[in-house]
Amino acid sequence: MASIYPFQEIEKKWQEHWDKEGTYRAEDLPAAEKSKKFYGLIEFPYPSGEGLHVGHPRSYIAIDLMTRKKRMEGKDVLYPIGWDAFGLPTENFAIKHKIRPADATAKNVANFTRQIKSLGIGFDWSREINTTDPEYYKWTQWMFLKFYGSYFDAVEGRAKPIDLLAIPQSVAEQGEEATKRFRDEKRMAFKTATKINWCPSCKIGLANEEAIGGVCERCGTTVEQRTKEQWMIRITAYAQRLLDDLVGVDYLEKIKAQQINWIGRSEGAYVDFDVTAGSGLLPDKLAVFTTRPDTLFGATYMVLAPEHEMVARWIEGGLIENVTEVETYKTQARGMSELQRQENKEKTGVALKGLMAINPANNEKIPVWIADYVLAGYGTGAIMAVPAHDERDFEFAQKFGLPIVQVVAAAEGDETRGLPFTSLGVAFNSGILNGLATDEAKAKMIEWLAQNGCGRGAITYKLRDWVFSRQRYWGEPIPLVKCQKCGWVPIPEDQLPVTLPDVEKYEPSDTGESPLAAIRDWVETTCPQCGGSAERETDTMPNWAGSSWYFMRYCDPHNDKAFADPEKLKFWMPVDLYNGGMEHTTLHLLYSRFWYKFMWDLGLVPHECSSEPYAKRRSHALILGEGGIKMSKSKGNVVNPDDVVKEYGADVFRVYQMFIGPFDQDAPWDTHGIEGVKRFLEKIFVSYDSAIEKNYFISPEKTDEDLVVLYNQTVKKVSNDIEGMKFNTAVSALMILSNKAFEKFGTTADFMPKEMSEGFLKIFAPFAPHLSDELWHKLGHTTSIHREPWPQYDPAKCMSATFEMVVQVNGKVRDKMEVSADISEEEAKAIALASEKVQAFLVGKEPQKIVYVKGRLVSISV
RNA sequence: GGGCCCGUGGCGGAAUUGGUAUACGCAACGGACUUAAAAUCCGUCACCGCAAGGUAUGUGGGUUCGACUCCCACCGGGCCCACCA
Repeated sequence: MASIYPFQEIEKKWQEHWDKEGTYRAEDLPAAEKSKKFYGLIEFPYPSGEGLHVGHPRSYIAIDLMTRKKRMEGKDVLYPIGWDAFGLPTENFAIKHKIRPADATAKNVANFTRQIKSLGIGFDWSREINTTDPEYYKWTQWMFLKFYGSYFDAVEGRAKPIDLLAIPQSVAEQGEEATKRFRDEKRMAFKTATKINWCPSCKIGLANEEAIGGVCERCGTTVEQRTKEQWMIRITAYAQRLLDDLVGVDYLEKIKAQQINWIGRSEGAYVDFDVTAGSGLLPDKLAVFTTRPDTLFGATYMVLAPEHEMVARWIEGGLIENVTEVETYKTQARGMSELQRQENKEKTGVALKGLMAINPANNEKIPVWIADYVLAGYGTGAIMAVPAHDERDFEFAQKFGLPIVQVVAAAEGDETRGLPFTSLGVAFNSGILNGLATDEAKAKMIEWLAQNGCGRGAITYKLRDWVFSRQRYWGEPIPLVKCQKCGWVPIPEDQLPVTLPDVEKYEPSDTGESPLAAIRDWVETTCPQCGGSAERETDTMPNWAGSSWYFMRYCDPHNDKAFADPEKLKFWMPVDLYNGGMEHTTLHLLYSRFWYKFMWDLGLVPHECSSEPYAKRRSHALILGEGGIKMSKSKGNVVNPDDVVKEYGADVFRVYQMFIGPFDQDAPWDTHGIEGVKRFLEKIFVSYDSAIEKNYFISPEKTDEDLVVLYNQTVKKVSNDIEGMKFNTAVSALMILSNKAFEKFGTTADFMPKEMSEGFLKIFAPFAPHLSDELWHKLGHTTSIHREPWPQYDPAKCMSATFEMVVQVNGKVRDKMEVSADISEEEAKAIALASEKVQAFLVGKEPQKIVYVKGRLVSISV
C-alpha cells in the first residue's frame, strides 16, 4: 500500500513537463495591454549554506497559489525568482573554508534551486537573476553612478542630473575648486566623514538600521562608534515623499506604521539661543530643535549632546571653567555603547560652568549642560529643557535641582501628565499665548520667533542618510576612482561593470579597509578623465543595493543595453503583490521605494509606471518548531523541507503549509497535522482514479441538489479565500466538498458529475499542482490544467431551496425547523410561534417583540 | 514609556463581519476488518447532568430581540519602536 499515491513519480513527471512546456513563462506584451498583467513577487532569498528553511516556502507557495489563480483567470502572470547573493554570511563561510565566495554562492544557489524546484512552484525560471552576476551588478553600479551624478532640487522636490544644478554667482566667482566643492556637496551620493556604527567582530561599518539597539544585526556584538569616510546616499531628501506616498499604496496597516515610524517626522521649530561667557556674548548662537516652541517660556536650562561640536569649540576656547570634569564626562559617554545607554536610564550630566544661554523669550540667563540623554544625531544635538512639560527634562531637573517653570497657556490641555511639581516655579504667563490651544500656541510662537529673528518653524525627520559603504569583499565595488588631480571620477558607463578581482584572503583588516585594498594591481589604475594615476574605491556596497531594484530587472532580465527596456517596465510595473517577512518591512521596503522613486524622477523608470514600486504589500508570519518555539539549530527542532518532500511529496507539503493556520500568524509545525493532509490527498487521488477508470461520473440531472449547492459554495469560497489570502479556510472548504462528494463514493454514493469533478480539480490545482495535472490528464485532457480557465460559480445555486430556521426565545435557541428559502416574514413568524417547543418557553405570555432575519432565524422576546 | 495585535475544546484553529459558537484538521476513545498490527472504514468527542435542561469564547460591566464580534474598565500574552526634544 506504500504507493497508494505515487507522488515521487507524478511530481517528477510534471515538474519536467512544465519546464519543457514553459507553462509558467511570462510573456512581455505591449504596454497598452497592461490590464492583462499580474506581477506577483516574493522577496528573493539569500542563498545561505544552510539551505531552504520550512519558513521560506510559506511565502512562495502562497503567492504561487495567487498567481496560479490569476493565470487561470487569463492574466499574463510574472512570478519570478532570483538570488540576493552578496553578503556577509557567504563571505564568512568562504573565509572559514578557504574557498572563493563566488564558488560558495554557486553551490548554495544550486542547492536552493533544487529545493525550490522540488516544490513545484510556478516560477518563471527563464528570468532567474543573481545580484552577484557581473551582468546584474553592472547595473547596480550604473545606478549608483546615477545617484552620484544627481542632486536633489528642493524646490521641485525631486532629483535631477547634477549638470542642471544652478551654481550661485557667489560660488562661481570663487573659481573652479569652489564650484566643484559646491556641486559635490549636493550630490545624491557623496563621500563624507561620518560617525559610523562599527562592529568590531565583523569589522564592518553598519547603517543605523543594522545596529538597532546598539548591537550588530548579524552577530550581536556591541557596536562601537568610529569616524570614517563613507559613501552616503541622500535618502533624507525623500523623507516627505516616502511618507506622503504611503497614502496611495495598499500595505498592511502595521507595515505603513513601521514606515511612518522609521521616517519619524516631527513638526516644530528651530530656536537660536545666545550664549554668554562671563560678561561677553559669544559669536555663535546655539540652535535647538523643539516640537513645543509654545513652551519656550518654560525653558530653564539647555542641554547639549556630549559630542556636540560646540562643546569642543568652547573647551578649545578656554571658556569652560570645569574642563576636566567636562572632558571626563565626554570620554565616559563616548565609551558607552547605545545598549548601555539604554539600559541605564538614570540621568547623568555635567554643567558647563562659566557659560550661560539666554532664553530669547524672556532674556533670562539659563545654565548650559551636557548630558547623554540628548542624542547627537537628532535635531541639532542640543535641546532647550522645559522640565515642566517634558518628562525627561523633569527627571533631569529634579536630580540636579534645576528650576521648573510651568507655562500657563501651554499647560492647558497638557494636563502636565500629573507630574508632582513639588518645586514648581513661578507660573509664568507670557501674555501672547493666553487662552490658546497647544497647536495655536505653537503656531503663534513660531510666528513670534521669526519676527524676532531668533528661530523658525521646521520639520525634522528621524530618518538618516544611508551609509552606503562597506569595507568588505563580497559586494558590488563602488565604481569610482580617486585621481590625485581630478578627485573622485566615476568609471565611464561603457567600462562597467567594475568586477571583483580574485583575492588571496578575504579577511577584512583591523584598519577598517576592505580586503580589496590589498590588491594593489586592482587598486592602482588610471583616471578615466585625465589618464593620470588613480586609485579605485575599495569600499563595496551594502547588501541592500542589489535588492533595491531587482523587481525591475525581472521585467527584462537579459537586457545588455539597459537595466530594463522602458516598454517592458511600462507593461509590468508596478508589482501588483509583494510578499515577504515582517523583518524586511522597514529597511528593504524603504530603501527600494526610495531607489525606485529616484529612478522615476530621472525618467529612468517611465512615468507611466506608478511612482511607487509595490501596489500591495503583505507579510507572512513564521513557521515555529513543534510546541510553538522558534526553530533553531541549537534547539534541534529545525524541519528540513527536503525531508518532508521526500516523505510526503510536494503537494502534501504545500497543502499543509497553507492549512497550518492564518497566513499572517505564526504557526507551529505539527508532524501529525501533515498526516491529515496526506490522507486528504490520497483520498482524492484514489477516488478520482477509480471513478475515471470505471467511468462512474453521475449525470448532472441525477445529481443531488445539496451537492450542487455545496459545489457552487465551495468554488465561491475558495475563489474569495485565495484572493483574501485566507488559505487555511480555503483548504478546509475543499476538504468539506471532498468529504461530501466522494468520501462515500463506492459505498453509498456515485461520483460527482464530470463537469464538477473537473471544476474541483481546477480550484484545487493551485494548491496541489502535480496531483491536479495528473488527474486532469487522466480525465482525457492533453493540455495543462494550469492554463485552464478558472471555474465560475452560479450565485443562484449557492443557496438551497430550504434552510434550517432557528427560533430563539429571549435570545436562546429553542427550536429549529426546515423551511422554504422564500418563506415570507409573516409565514416565518407564524410557523415559529406555532412550534410546541417555542410555546413551552413562552409560558402563555404575549410576545413583546418578534424579529425575523431573512434566511436565518426568528427571535421572540417576552 | 509609545504604537500595533491577540486571548475560543486536550492541540492548530473556524464563525457568512451583530444572527444556530466550537467548521476543517490533529490527538484521544469505542467499534468493524485482521491470527495480529499498520492502513482503511463506521461512530463518540466543550463542560455539568440519566434526562429535561443548564453553563461556557481571559475577567467585570454596558449597548441590543440577539455579542466571540461593538463600547468601557481590568487581567494575561505577543510583536515593533523607544531618552527622537
